[in-house]
Amino acid sequence: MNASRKTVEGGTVPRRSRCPISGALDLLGDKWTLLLVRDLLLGKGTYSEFQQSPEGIPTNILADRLKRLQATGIIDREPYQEKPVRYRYRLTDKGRDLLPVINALIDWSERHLEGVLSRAEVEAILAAGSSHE
Amino acid sequence: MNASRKTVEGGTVPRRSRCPISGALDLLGDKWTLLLVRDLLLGKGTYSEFQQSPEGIPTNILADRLKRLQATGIIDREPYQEKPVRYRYRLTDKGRDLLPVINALIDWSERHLEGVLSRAEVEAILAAGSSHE
DNA sequence: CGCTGTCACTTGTAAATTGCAAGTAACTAA
DNA sequence: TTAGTTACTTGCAATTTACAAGTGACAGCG
Repeated sequence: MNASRKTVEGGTVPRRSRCPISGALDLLGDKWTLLLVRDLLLGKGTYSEFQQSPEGIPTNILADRLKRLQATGIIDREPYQEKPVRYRYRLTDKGRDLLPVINALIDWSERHLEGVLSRAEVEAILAAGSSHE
Repeated sequence: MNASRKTVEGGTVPRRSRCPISGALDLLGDKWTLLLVRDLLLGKGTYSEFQQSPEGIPTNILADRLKRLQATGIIDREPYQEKPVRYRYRLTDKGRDLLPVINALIDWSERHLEGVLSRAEVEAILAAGSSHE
């Protein structure tokens, strides 16, 4: 990991084209980012809560994605405790507006993939994961 | 590159969990797959047509994604010419049902990203299908 | 016939990213 | 004092990506 660009200002990720789909995928197009958005939509917010989700995100990927999501304005964070300072991450309006994308993915999966859980079951599992179990 | 061994039968990609979002991302969660779905929705179908899209997909990635999309039943192909046999790829019902996902991504991008083209402009560029911007 | 060009790929390789394990800093509770 | 928790960082092997080049089958031209 190199030292450049650790600050969280410039939400400037290189865009492959001016196509809106391409632009969205430049920010969201990997297997973990939208899973974090899911967790946030379902009420998770801390680093360890994200870690406890059933997919088991590696911690370095988690740290990287949280930085990228902040850099692109999809999430922000607030300290929920001092000494030591700990942050709670939360969706911005921009992030919350991804709900229709998430819903479209759920609809598609329920129609076309076998063995996926219903919305209610997912919420139950994630809720169980976020209270300490 | 190792032995890919990807015949087009068993659409069994390893799933990280039974969550529908996770399941969808196991199939679609990268920066190229949904771009191919976009191209197919807009009428493209051959290998070289996909190559000409403005994002410039590497050819080995393109070949790999076409195989994976077939393996998971999102696209199929039919020969459009013999001698030499050439295939046209097309969306299955499963693939066509990704339209709401694509539309949700476009809506989000138009609302939250700067400098993205309108749907009409995208269609024009993809139809022309020539230069890399 | 030989030459050029196109289409649909495959192969080689360097660079980047991922996944896994382990380590660290700053506390809190026992 | 020791153990545990939280939120990370670091190191490194393995996988994936990007880029360039090459291949096989043909079609068209002179």
